[in-house]
Amino acid sequence: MNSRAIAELVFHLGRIASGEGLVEGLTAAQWAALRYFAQANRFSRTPSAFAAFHGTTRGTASQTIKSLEIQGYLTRMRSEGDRRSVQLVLTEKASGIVANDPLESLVRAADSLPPGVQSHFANALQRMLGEVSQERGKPLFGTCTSCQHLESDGCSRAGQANYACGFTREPLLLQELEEVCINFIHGKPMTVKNPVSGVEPR
Amino acid sequence: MNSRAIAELVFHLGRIASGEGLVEGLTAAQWAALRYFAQANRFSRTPSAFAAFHGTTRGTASQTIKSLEIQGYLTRMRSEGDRRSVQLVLTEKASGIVANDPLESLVRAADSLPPGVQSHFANALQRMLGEVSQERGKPLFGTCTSCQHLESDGCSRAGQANYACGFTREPLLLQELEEVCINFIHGKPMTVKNPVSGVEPR
DNA sequence: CTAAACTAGTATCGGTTCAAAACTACATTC
DNA sequence: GAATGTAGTTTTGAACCGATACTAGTTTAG
Repeated sequence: MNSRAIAELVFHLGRIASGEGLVEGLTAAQWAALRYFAQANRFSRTPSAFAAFHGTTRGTASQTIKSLEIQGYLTRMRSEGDRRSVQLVLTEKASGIVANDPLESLVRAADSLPPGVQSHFANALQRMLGEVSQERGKPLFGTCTSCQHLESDGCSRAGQANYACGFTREPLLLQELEEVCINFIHGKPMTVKNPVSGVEPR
Repeated sequence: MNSRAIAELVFHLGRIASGEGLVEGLTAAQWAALRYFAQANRFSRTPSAFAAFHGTTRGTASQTIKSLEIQGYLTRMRSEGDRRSVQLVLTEKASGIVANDPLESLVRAADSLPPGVQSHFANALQRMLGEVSQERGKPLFGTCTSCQHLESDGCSRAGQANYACGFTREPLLLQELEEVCINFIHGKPMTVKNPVSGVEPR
């Protein structure tokens, strides 16, 4: 009986918090897209990846992105490796308005929770998202720091280690490790010790 | 930094969980309306109250309700006291499909949380909803059991007490105490001892 | 008691979201 | 080199959304 109340609260809270009319003239879906492209890594800054993340179709995602482009919030670049693909990047105009994100009221509410509660709260949410994603057959997005594909050359003593993604076979910059990736697979949480073993990308 | 992750998780989780395409041919907003009318009390089963709850306009709410009526999920009855007003009630057809609510996957995920975590989790969500609602100037919905307007005649010994709402000046049935009301005002959490004092409805 | 102000609900408008389907261009596989 | 698969776009029809204008009933003020 209580779990139903929790589910409805999550749904309702997310709705109320994100639906502040039309801040900056952007809709809820458009804000979601900006938020996504602001923290997606270079393997994931594409229309298809956003569609998968947002739980919608590529067609709808394409439309949302187009409107953001027209309004000058996103810039498009053709991908180098794959000439079908497209890379989206936030413009300066977009960076200037992220502070007006309607979701900020929810951020403040989360911030006023007791500090000890916050991490448990985030864990519970993450766990629920994992279960729902699995049940729905949707991919789960996450960062390299807890991804099975993360490999390092072992120089874990000095902060000098070199990292790479075992899936894309691409080297990773330090700053990229905290960005969100569509290829995420849940693995060990940040205890890289003896990696670089043969994980085939396929 | 962590509170932003929490906010985005709440938003994203609510979205993914409620958006399973078109279960039973109903959209996310239509499911939300069914959920609402399934647990709203008799003061709150109106288009306006649903609009306030759902954070939308009366016009949009009217549309959503109309489509549910046409599909045979809601029945309309003119209100007795106020002849402008309308009461919505779920049909048997609607009761038959509530188990297919796409939100059920989130309910299951919430149910698999450690039992000790669930109540803290629900409390945190409730608290955040209260803060966001206040900041947005939206009414907060709740049940009589924690509402300031609840009055009883004091026979708290036997389970025999008679209850009433100090706002509407209407007597309340026991089963109604757990239903959701638009007139909710946060008050003492279930410690009714010396009520029936002069709280003017006005 | 009447006029003004208010409230409940509906209808309509343009823009957006959404799922689905059809389509082009490029990649990969066999 | 043909078949299959993937990235992205466009279009179509239904629904959502905020805004506005409207009707009908209610409450308040003079």
